[in-house]
Amino acid sequence: MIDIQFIRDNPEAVAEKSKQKGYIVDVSQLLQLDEERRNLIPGIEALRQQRNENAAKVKNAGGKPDEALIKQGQLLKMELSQAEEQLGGVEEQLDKLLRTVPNMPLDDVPVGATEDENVVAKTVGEPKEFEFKPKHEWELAEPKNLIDKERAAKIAGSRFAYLKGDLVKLQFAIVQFVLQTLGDEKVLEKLIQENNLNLVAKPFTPVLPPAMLRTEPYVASARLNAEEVTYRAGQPEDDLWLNASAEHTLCTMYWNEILPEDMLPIRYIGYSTSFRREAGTYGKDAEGIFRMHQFDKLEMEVFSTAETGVDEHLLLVAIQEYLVQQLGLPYRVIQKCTADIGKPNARGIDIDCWFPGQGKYRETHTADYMTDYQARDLKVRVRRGGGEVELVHTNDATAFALGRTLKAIMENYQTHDGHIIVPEVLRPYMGGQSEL
RNA sequence: GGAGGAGUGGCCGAGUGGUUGAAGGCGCUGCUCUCGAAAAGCAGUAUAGGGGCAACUCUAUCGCGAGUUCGAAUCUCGCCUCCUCCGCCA
Repeated sequence: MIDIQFIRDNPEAVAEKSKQKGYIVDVSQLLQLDEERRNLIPGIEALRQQRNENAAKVKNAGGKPDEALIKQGQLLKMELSQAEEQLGGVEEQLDKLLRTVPNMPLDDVPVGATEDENVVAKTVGEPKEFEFKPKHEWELAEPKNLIDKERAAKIAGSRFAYLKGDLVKLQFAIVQFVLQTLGDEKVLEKLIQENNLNLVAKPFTPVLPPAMLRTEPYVASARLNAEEVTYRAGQPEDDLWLNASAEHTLCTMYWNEILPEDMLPIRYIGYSTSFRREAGTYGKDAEGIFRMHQFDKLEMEVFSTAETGVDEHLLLVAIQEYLVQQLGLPYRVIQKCTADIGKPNARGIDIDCWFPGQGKYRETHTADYMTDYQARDLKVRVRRGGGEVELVHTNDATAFALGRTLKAIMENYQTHDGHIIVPEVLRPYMGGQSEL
């Protein structure tokens, strides 16, 4: 949620920047409701004060009840409940409207109306020239019996798969490699220095989070999207959703808490199976394992102070690039435009890896910087040294979405006779195995 | 799933209808004392919202929500969480 004070101070900018992100916000109605609310509050508080004083008088009147005072109290109670009902209505409308306001994009976010206006910030590595027609991952998997979508469809429907054999070992090798890398202060220090960031090299703590969460924290995280993305878990009365990313159970971890400043930055590397409805994507990426209802993902999440929020974001992008480079995958870095960064984001970066089967760069990573937008509703705060309480800044970023990463490795490392070379850095985690 | 018990400030803990936003203790901060420290003493020490240039002031919050009452931490109902016992279970 955005700061109402910011809207009061910058009504035009809020309308304009919301529009840039594709959100039409009725700022004047919002401010009018805000004013109504603030006009109603003093009256209610005065009534409450009278009620409290009246009750005190009844008590001090001694043993026998004073009928006049009790009558007065009953009257005040009625007046108060009417006024509170009115305020409640206004606050409900205001809250609803306030939630339609997206986070404001940072100044360097390109303005654009669709994802076509995203900007390629840089391209790293050259797509490998194959002396044969490179295959898709499903073609490579078939003879080796690494992916079984047909039986998965029989059991769970479309967009599910059984991953098997060496592919599974490869996935867990990636997991080990990432945990090792993000736990290594030397790697972080190097990336911090190379990018001139003003940060400490505190390593990431691995986390296995719950894969489900309740409605209330999910809504507060600004990530619940019941129409297109989020699966309900169990029956409605269970009030549980399947997380669509470990980010959703990580960013909500400190819901309603005030953290001591020395805890920050908190850097987590979470591993979780993620579930997505993929509504409205019928037929899109129907083949292979690129777009699934269920996939495993390593996700970075950082809680920081406001001052270091941007640098933490830049560090996460640097880590993403480092990880992709270590796997030897050609990629490009996309600076997402205002239309594509998402409602709670102030800035968003995608990394697209090269997929030889399609001959295209496709999205494998994303990095989101939410400033205090997400923390405001989640009420995740930090008590600074001087005692002031402030909202934290939140950042999340993909380390590896395993399905897409496996696909990228398979396609980029394929040989003419249909084998797959294991990237050098992963071999130690596969008992030295060099080929699938 | 069944039966019972409990949830109070950073922590422990008192409090079953009336200056209790909350005793007492611990912790923390400042001051006094000291060459310094400890000890001791004094003072302060929640969050959110409204008003005020400010000092300050008002309102709300005792797991969450609703209700009863002139008045609720305290009574009633629903929910959540934790603990104990039984059952089931990786």
